[in-house]
Amino acid sequence: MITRDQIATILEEIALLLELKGENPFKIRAYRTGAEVVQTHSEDLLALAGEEDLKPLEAVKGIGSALAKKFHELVTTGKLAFYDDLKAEFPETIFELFEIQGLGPKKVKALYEELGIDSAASLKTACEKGEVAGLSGFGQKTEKKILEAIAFQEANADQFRMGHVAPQVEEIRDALKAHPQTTRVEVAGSYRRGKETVHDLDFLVATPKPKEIMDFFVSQPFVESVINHGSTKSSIRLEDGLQCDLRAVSPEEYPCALVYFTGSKEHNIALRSLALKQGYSLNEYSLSPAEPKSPKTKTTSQASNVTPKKKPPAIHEEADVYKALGLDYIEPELRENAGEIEAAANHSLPRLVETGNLHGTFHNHTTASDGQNSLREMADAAMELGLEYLGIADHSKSSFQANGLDEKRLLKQVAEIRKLNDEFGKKFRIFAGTECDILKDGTLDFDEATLAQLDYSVASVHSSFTLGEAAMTKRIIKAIESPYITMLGHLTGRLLLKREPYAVDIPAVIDAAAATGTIIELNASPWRLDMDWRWWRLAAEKGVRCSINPDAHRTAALQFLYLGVKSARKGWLTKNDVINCLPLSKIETELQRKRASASK
DNA sequence: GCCGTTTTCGGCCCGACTGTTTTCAGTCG
Repeated sequence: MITRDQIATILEEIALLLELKGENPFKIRAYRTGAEVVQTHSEDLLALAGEEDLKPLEAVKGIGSALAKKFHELVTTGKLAFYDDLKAEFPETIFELFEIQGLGPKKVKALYEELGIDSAASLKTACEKGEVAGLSGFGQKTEKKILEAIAFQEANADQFRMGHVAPQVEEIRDALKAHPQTTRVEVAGSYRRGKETVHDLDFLVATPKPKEIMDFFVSQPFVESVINHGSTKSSIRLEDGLQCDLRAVSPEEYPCALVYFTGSKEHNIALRSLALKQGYSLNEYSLSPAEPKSPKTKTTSQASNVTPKKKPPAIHEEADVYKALGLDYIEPELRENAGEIEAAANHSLPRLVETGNLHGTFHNHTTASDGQNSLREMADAAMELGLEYLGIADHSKSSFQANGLDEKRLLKQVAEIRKLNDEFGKKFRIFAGTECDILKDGTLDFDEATLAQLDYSVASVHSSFTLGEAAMTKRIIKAIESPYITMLGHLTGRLLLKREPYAVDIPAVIDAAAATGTIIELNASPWRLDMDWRWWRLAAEKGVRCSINPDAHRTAALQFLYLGVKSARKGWLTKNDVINCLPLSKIETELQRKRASASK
């Protein structure tokens, strides 16, 4: 049975191929709209498409008679002749060219028709030979930019975004857990540590029958190919190229193995040297008495510091490993050898924020701009997640591409929100806001009189990414100096594995946020996770508060909050650092704090 | 290809930026 996502992918590919053929851009847009609709429409479109009478399907906005017929063909036969014919006209690898930043349909078409370039590899070769610069419409700079974009892609080729592998992690973990011979299962490695991107997945199981688990693992339906198949260790590749390693250990070995395979490498090295100082040897299987050093190596000062061999305490859990070394339990997200071991030794580790601490969230979109669900649908979804409040922040008028709201439409939305809030009573609240564009010179897309009518506002950069660092920093700081800008959205504009962050002096922005009382967003979109976790300790030290925001453009995307929480934890944040851990009864005062103090 | 009609064809989202041009096409948000 074909899925919604598969149909959407087919429609997207049709759109790309039609662009290559120079088709009517509005026809192309219709296919893209169709892809959106099939993914997000609340009715069961696949069921409607299976019917003989397609009238109900055609009644759906964005679907006309042509698309309805194609859906019907896909659902009933699993194929689409129109798509197959179209695809047959071009090599499969042509899609790679669309992934390269700076290349759109026109340039891809020229490259394909003039030079026969049909893959990223052949494009790279042509650029290196200087052939591309000679094409009409291309030049030296374009050629250089293409090479840079290809290099960026190559550098990230084996990397995957945490948020995008999460469903696969769940599937694999569930499959392993369901096996009767596994007593414990966990995903380890950088995924468990909450890294924003990972290059593979490491699973660990405790089992008395490792061989049986290995045979089971390599024969699962999610396996695209088997890389290694041993008796305690196997590696497979998933369809999207992601490598997954599985290690099987005995239940006794499991706690030490989990520490070892969670890493980081630097954290493990520090742990092992700490163990050695205490007379233990720590490896991937056990914590054991350290063997006395041989006379040859005894001359080093470190070896002479080793205390006599002693019997380690019993280890049942991962926490016991840390306890045996005189440490508090260190959460996986903190294991980067960035001071966590010292903090664990003197009992000063932070109590990290948890998803369950969140009472609400800000920065979400609706159909008013480029979101796919209505105000009410977004509110209902937030309530289902157990949240008490939801901040709406649709795009402002300068974001034309996102159907940004002008003052009139914004105030109309505010009125709608107030009306819905009357209906919700005390149990739930929508906060009316905006994602206000920061224009090139740092001025805001709305004047303060307009912003003052909102409950809060997020300021974000969506244009002129190529300003130099000094100008960009000045621009952002100017924007957040407005008393009506409650929080700063996606600080660096990065798109993980796709677009580098723009140049900006992050410590200077953090200082300005501290000085002005501006909250900084941790944008929890799987593409962004921006501001990066590496900066949050500094921000928190300076007294800057964080808001974990999913930047949801559809109800399902509210779930991305958990990614933001993982990143916040990796940045050592506690619930006191995160404003959306405040209950509804207290959040409003917090939103008003900045403008209230400015008016004093 | 969809929509909405002044019911059967015309309109469909705008502007900045870049690099190529020598007045603008292509890409991006």
